[in-house]
Amino acid sequence: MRVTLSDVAKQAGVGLSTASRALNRSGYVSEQLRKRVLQAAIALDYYPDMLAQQLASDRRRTITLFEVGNYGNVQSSQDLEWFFGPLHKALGRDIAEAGYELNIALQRSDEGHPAQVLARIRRSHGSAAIVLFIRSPLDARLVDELAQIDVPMVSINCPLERLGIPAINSDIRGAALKATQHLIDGGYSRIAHMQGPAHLPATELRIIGYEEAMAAAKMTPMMVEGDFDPDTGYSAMHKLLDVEQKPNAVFCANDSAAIGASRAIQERGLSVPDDIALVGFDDIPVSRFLFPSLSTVRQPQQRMGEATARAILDCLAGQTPPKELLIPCELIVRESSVPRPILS
Amino acid sequence: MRVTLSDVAKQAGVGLSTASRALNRSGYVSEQLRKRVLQAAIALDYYPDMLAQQLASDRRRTITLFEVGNYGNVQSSQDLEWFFGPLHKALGRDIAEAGYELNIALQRSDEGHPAQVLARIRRSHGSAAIVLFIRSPLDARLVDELAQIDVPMVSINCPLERLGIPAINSDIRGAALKATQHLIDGGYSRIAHMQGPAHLPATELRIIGYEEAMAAAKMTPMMVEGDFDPDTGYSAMHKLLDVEQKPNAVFCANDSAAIGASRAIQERGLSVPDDIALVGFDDIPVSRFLFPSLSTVRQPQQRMGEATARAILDCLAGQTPPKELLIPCELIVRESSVPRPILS
DNA sequence: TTGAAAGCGGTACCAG
DNA sequence: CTGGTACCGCTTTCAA
Repeated sequence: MRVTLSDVAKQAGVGLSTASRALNRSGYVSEQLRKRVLQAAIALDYYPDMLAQQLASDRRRTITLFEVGNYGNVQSSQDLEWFFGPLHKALGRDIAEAGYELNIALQRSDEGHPAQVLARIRRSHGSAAIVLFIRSPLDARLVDELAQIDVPMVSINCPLERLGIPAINSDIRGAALKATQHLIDGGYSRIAHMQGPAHLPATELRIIGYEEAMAAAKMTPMMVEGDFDPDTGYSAMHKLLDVEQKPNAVFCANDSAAIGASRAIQERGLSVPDDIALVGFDDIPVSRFLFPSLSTVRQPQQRMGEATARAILDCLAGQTPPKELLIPCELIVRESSVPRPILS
Repeated sequence: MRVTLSDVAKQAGVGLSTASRALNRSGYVSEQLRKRVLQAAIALDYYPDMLAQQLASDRRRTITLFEVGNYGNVQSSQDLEWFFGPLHKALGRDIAEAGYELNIALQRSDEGHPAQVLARIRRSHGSAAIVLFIRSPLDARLVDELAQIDVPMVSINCPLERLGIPAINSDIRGAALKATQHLIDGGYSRIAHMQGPAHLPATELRIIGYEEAMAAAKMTPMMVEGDFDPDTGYSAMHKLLDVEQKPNAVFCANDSAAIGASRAIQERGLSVPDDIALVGFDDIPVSRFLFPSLSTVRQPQQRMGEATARAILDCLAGQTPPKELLIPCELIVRESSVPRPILS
């Protein structure tokens, strides 16, 4: 059977509430009794029931990270875990230091509506605060639900500022601009952009950055629709190669797509970067080891996690965190976007 | 304020227990009252508190998937989410159909001891059953804790059979054998194996399969230690290229490592597969699009998820699932392991 | 300081 | 069929 607190209390020969206080280091308990209780707890291998604890205390001790996206989708999730890892780690660590627990609520965008899940979280006792990481289109229903929520929220990389939710954003637009500019500086004359999945903020921001750079250079934008996976990158690149004025450089929505694109290019007997330069996005672990190695943009996951933790803890402490934090991404130039010297 | 069941009952003008029954479709409630209760619930935007529900019912309704591994590690997690996705999906779906909820407990092997986390899960009200997916060395402490657990357990790809825990395994050994045999059949004379991380069952099984195939062909095994990430694959390959009798084919522990290896080979001015053939493991999404595309082994994640769900539900129904299920992997032959015809 | 008792939000048994 | 009531395991007043 389950060992309960009252078992411990009985064993230690003290009252229930004393046992509770002793274990929680709250309120007054004499050293003597505390020791007895602690020993009893160990002897009985007692472990508190978090459910009961939370239900009784109403002291929400967990912070929910609400992630929606096509988590688990073979097509495009390759970089997902990779992206989340450092963020989870940093966020979880900082939050734990403040005495909270990180609860990760994954929500696949293809099963059920995010708003429903949020509704559930909203009512559940568990959440002191919610971190939103929504990688799907924001519809009215979702926004509606968000407005109902009364615990502090912080959003990561999704445009929720208008709801007054503090935002932690990586500067995707700026990174897209930098990446495109890098291609422009490299002397490429026809630079295309292979877009990410439609209707995603992450996609839009890349497009905007790309367009800004192109406009500033008075160059004509050229785009294909795409996705975050290599399959789509492959076919999108083939489309790009079929047009009359082939691009000689492509800024891809992410590394996976770029890898697909690279294959398409080489299948046509063309070379990266001699015929077509490539820049990806994300710096997934293999990118550095491709041949040619892939130029890309590295997002500051760890700093984002830390910033998120700070913002959430600020909220919880009753302070107002900055409305928006824009954390720069790093452009990583590798072989795929640097013209090779002509060997004589 | 929180809307509770008693608010709903009051609003509907019925007793608390009636309201509970109406909402749960359990026990007898007249259609009339049920409608009233349902309407009241909707009107008040009532949502049940899962904590209280579980605490009161003691009817464990969630199945915990306990995963330990270096989840979140930038170095080697690329394939992790990709691997888990389909498994989660299949498992979650089948379990949901039976009225359970899947609770995913991620446990990084580098933070805290798995046994501690298990101890917590053990006592928590939430778990009707536990699925173990342990990708770290099994030490005494962990085995000890496992033995204490009294809810049904099923293990995925970890050697826990001796504890009497039903196992769902993908046939890694068999796949390694097939992969090596494929290289042997291809006429490669010096076939090496680049190992996975030390002390992991997954690593051992690959080694065993490799050795079996080599022994059957009376060839001399040749191994380097490695890991699951491209960095290590890269340096391990360089080591392999430094020995006198260079291999002309390498079976790598996974695709990421193979990609690192491929880079090392090409940096030496050698070609894949003409000078050295490569076979990976996992079939991560980009593998098909590499140049040359990577031969690899695809694990049956979806079937594993389904089999796991079946086993767990069997346990829960009081039946005894098979002690061990071995699900075959699929060898996928691509360019990296097929000698190209000499063009004349 | 300590412990008895009143919940937290539900579920389930039992008498009506 | 229905509603009162005793818990689930723990926290938290509030007397003692």
